[in-house]
Amino acid sequence: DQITGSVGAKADRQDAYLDSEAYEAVAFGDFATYMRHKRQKLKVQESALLQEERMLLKYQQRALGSLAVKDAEESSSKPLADIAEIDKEHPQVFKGCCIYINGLTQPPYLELRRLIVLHGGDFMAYLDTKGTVTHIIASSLTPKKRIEFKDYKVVNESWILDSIREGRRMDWRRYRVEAENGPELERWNKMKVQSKEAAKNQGSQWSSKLTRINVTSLRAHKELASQDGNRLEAPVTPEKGKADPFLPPTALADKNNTSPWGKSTAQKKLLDIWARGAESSSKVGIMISAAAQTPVGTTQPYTVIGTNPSLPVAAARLVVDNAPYTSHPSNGHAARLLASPSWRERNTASSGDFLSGYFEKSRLHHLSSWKMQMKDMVEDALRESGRVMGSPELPKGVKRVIMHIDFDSFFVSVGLRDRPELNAKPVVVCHRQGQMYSTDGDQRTVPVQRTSTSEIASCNYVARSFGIRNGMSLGQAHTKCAEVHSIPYEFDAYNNISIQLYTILLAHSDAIEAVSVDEALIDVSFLLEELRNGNVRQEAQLLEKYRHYVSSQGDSWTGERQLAEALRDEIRSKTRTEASIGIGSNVLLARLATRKAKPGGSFHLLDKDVPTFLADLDIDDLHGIGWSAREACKKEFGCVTISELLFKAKESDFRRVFGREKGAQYWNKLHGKERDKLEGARVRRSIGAAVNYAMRFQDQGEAETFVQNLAAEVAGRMEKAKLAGRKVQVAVMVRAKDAPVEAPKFLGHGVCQTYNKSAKLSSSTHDPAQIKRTAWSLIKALNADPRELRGIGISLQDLTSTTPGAHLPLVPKDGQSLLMFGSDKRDATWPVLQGEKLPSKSNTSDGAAQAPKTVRFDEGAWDEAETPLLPGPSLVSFQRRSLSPAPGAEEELAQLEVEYDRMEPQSRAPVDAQYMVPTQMDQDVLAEMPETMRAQLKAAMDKKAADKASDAERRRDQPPVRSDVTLTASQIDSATLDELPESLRKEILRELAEVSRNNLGPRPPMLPLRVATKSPRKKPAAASPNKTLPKHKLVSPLKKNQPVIDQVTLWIMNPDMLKDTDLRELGVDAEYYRALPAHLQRELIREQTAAVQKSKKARAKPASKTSDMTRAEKRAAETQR
DNA sequence: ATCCTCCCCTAC
DNA sequence: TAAGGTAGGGGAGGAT
Ligand SMILES: Nc1ccn([C@H]2C[C@H](O)[C@@H](COP(=O)(O)OP(=O)(O)OP(=O)(O)O)O2)c(=O)n1
Ligand SMILES: [Mg+2]
Repeated sequence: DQITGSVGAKADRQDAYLDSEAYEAVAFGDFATYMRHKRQKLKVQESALLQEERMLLKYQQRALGSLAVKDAEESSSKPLADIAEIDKEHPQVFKGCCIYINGLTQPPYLELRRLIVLHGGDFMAYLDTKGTVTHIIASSLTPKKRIEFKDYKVVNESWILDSIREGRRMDWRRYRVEAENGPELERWNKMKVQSKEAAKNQGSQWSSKLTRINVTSLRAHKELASQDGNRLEAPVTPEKGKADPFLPPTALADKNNTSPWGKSTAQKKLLDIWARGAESSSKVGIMISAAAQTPVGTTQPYTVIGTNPSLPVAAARLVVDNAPYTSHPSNGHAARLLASPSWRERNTASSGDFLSGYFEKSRLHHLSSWKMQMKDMVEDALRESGRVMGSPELPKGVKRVIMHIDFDSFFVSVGLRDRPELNAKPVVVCHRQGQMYSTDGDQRTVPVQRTSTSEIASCNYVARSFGIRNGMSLGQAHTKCAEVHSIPYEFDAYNNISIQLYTILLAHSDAIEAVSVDEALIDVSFLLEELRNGNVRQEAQLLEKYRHYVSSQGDSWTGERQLAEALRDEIRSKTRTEASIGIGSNVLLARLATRKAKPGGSFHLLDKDVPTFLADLDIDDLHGIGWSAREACKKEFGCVTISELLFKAKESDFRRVFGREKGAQYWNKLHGKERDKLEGARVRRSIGAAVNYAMRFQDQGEAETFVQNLAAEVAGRMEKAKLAGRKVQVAVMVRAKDAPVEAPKFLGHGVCQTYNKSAKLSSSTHDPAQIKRTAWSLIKALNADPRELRGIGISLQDLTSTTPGAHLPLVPKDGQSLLMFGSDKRDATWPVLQGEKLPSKSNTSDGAAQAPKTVRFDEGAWDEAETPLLPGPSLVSFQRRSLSPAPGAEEELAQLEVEYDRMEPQSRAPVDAQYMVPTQMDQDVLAEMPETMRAQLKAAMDKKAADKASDAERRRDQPPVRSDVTLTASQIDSATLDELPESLRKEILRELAEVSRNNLGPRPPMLPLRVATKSPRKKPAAASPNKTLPKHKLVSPLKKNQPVIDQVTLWIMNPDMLKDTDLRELGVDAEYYRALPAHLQRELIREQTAAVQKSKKARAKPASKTSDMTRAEKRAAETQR
């Protein structure tokens, strides 16, 4: 019973480890379900690796029985101990079982899977045909499934739970799931199936015993209904009784809809019940989570960045989380290697020259930089030859023809050019090569590949026939085909071939859009027109040999096919690599055609064939629609194929689910409609670098060094691109509390929380030191344990070109070109249906009903639409620049003061509402709070969350924005700041520092506002330095979405950040200051702000940090890849 | 209604 | 052993 209890609790906890989601789950009902799916995705992705880890342990156990460990630094007994530990903790009752889970179960899928693997079983994510699977877990079976599973041992979840509890594998027949006799839902009470006879008889008893219901059975019910032709039978009335197992009526599969409920009503009810289940689960989950969080083996004090950098840290020796049911086992292989200090220092991000080696070998890094490179190449080539970027407008009568060119299994094809002997074999490209074998305990050779977590970048079509896919781990591929060949990367070759491809395409297209290293889009509308009209260009030569070819249907090839095949020939002869070409009237159709063309062909998807072609496709076959959208469709519409979606959903449904614009875009895509023009010139908006791999820092110093190196990397890239940036953003991945210390993927990041923080500098920079200081201060502010960091990225935005003469911002804030003034950029790139009204300002405010910016596509002619022009500086920024000193600023301040003073002190910082008031400042304080305090807040939040109206209430409880005056560094627009009189400006900055320092107090979000009645005008530089307490306070209304940056901290981190005016106000001579070394600059800053600090300290009450859980944790978005 | 910021999602 | 990077589109929700 205890075990069962633990299992249930743990299962719930999995849904709750992102605490904000536990809250959201209550407040937003089915949103919780959505989030659960989202997280499921990441876990599913990790699951294969988890199994590999298990396998790896097995192999090593055997291998170590006869072989000595080579690395002297490793303890040879440790691995065995680890394994023994696992086995002791978790009796291997499922050894030899290969288990597949069908449908919804209780405990849920994830938990069952974990239990199976933990107890020695093999878990199958799919039901293969080779008979590998020995058992299927299901709570109930649809008639269809019953037939499909007739040759398997189908048992209910109790078989797992009981076997674990008893420490032996139970006889499966006692847990058999009889078809249509429904699930034995025994986990609510601990009653067992009394006997086979009883189970059999229940089939005829169900109608009189329909006395209870639960989420699981309802869910199964719903799925069944939706499978069976969009009908939903009436579920039984929920009741609390627990006498008999719930048995779904056999009538479920029946033909007539006798439901008293309409479909949507029924589904809503189901969702309600489901959400209620989620609510109670969440609560339990949080409690369990809090109790189980102590990482086993982490005996060292918690070292936090920003507090005590000098604390010694023991080698990470976490192998298994001992707490029952709280964690996947760590990757023992990685853990052992990491236990060696020298190994860690050589092979992880702690290594001094890690970055260069890493990026050199990272395929994804290359992929990204090649993409940029090809876009640059296209842009340069077109400019040099005087051509315009983007698709041209077409005169009436000329039809748009887009071609999509894509190398077949690119990396493999390149690698096979000089390995013809492998042509007909399953081949993959990945770092792990296959020639190495290790010997197991019985002296048999075991391919190392089998347990490799090395990712497959590309696999050929032979490999694909086994189910191998790009992005899989080699170990996973190996289970699908043991004969798979692995060949190494040839990064230079990929780049060279790509350049050749683009060279060819540039010469034979009206317009070209670089998609990736192996993929491009070309517009050939005019080219084909000219060829047809005999206006020969050089292409004619290529085409000549195809003119008389005949297609397999016996028709002459169309001009499109001729050109495509000509291009393919040209590409093949220049690159010795096979590319396929898809042709269509827009980008989407061209891409779809490519899929059909592959491998080694071309295909023209004609408009008239589109509906048929699309009907059977899965929605995520459409470019731009991925896992998340597919899951949403599953949940919202109960189907994922295009024809079904078109039948079950309306455009308004899509807009409701995906948002106004995306919904419309997706809806168009379902009809095969998309942009039919290639992109014009575009300007880069961000530049950065990130590492989310092999990050295993021992202490803060290593982390800081890494950030320094990464900043230098970013600065180097900016230098190359001749760019400077004003906004620095960091993205930090921190191991999730319940994730294993070592992820299933070797040195991978595992399940993480990601944090994004950004800061705006006073001016653009590409200085590595300044980038580093800013980034590091942002990272430090997270107060994360450096040992838990799993990834760091730095990127810069608000870019300007550093090319002489180009001093204006590259990208205006709104992305709108000055040259486009007067035109509506929203419509510029989209064909507009003739006669259809454009979205107008008088549209209803109803989001779902409102016309999206994406206009609907329809048959017929398009209106001529404008191609967007090059973005330039926005009108807005010009206006802002021309303003000096901002008129009305002082009045505004005065008004603020009045409003603030009118407020009662309590309402300035309502203590009761502390947990609910979402302020930026509070978020950051939260991050700094000790875990215990956070847990208390969490509990408080949960209580509040139970209130249905909590969302609205949260806003009501919050003081009006105007009164909630908080200073943050980033909320004051620096351009505006620049326009103010200097003394005022100084005071703003001083106030910023003050607030940030004092923001631990109960009142700190508020500041007394006292605006000088006689605000100083702009003063000459000789103005006497003001070293006394500021007399004037200037604040701006809180911008809630902006993080609080401690201005003084930022200054101290970035001494170059201070402008001359800042220095003057601090009473420091600018020239003198600039000449100082950084540490003296910092000292000076501290000194000059000390007086202020001191006098205000009395006000600070560190004990009562206020915070807002919801927003803080929302930001800490849990992600996974 | 539109803009702005902080994210999530997607693709290779 | 392995090398899970990166840029852009757009939604949510507050500010203007
Ligand atoms: N998860 C992935 C996907 C792709 N790539 C790299 C290797 C691929 O060869 C190249 C091109 O990607 P494609 O999606 O075009 O896939 P392929 O070219 O390998 O196969 P095909 O285009 O025939 O489907 O990008 C990668 O490293 N990792
Ligand atoms: Mg390809």
